[in-house]
Amino acid sequence: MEDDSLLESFWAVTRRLRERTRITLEPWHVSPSQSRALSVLTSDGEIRLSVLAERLHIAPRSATEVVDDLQHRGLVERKPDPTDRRATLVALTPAGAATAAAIREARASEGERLFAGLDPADRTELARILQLLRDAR
Amino acid sequence: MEDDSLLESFWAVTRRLRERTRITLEPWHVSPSQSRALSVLTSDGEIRLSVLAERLHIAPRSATEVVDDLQHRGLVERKPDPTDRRATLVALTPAGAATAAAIREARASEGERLFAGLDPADRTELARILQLLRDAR
DNA sequence: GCAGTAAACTGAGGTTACCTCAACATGAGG
DNA sequence: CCTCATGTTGAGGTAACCTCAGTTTACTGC
Repeated sequence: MEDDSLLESFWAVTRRLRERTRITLEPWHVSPSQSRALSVLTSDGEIRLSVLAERLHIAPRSATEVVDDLQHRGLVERKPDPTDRRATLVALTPAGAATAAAIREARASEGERLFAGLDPADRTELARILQLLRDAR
Repeated sequence: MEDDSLLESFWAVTRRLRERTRITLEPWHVSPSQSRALSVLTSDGEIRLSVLAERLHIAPRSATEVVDDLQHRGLVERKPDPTDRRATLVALTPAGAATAAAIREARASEGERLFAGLDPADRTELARILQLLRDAR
């Protein structure tokens, strides 16, 4: 029953975090998937649509839609892959890069706010334990 | 940047937990919402559809659908509210109660498995810190 | 004791974010 | 150069939500 409440507590905190994320992303009118796409493109640069799909854990066909939307709003652009004319590369536009940076910053300070209630020792503890859970087989 | 990785670690663990939940619920062919409905009905007993909607944080119209589905599968039943003939009460059937109990048990042991990698001291620490985050203003 | 307003549920139909399947263009190996 | 595989997308589907309006029933003030 201790584990049970651990599970419940975990979900409760997750719920709060998700709610905050929703609010954080609101000003940009960007869905969570789109936000993750921007973040993948920030770290990976120009990538194929199929690779983006893989990184987002969605079907290639669905990545097409995410990119359609972002492209329509000028945040990404499609370009032909010079090495394979079947493929299209997706890349951030300057506006997309700026948006991605802004979102990244907003999310960081959102995390900051939630975790600010913890003193440094607790934060370190939490980070250590989460790392264990994350890496557990 | 420590907070940043805290946030990321948190999401990573959440992802694992959600994946496990999905797998845990699979044998019953029950969606997360339906599972939550069963759990609310277990703890609250007979309640009005509108109350159920509130507890699930969905619109009353959507609760109708969740209940339709569960009823169709014999897990809940509708009965008239004797105190207000506009309202319908929703209650678990015996089969629904049994399913709810089975799911509850499966989820508990699912949590058990993930958190089993932690030693008791870490579990206590984690529970304490999550409690802080949960109650933070 | 009745008119007017409000509340509980549900039918109709919309939206979002996914999915699969098949078509089409291109690439790669025998 | 033929066959088979691969990358993207059109067409159409689904699950889980939503809003809006309609029906039935309850409450309130006169």
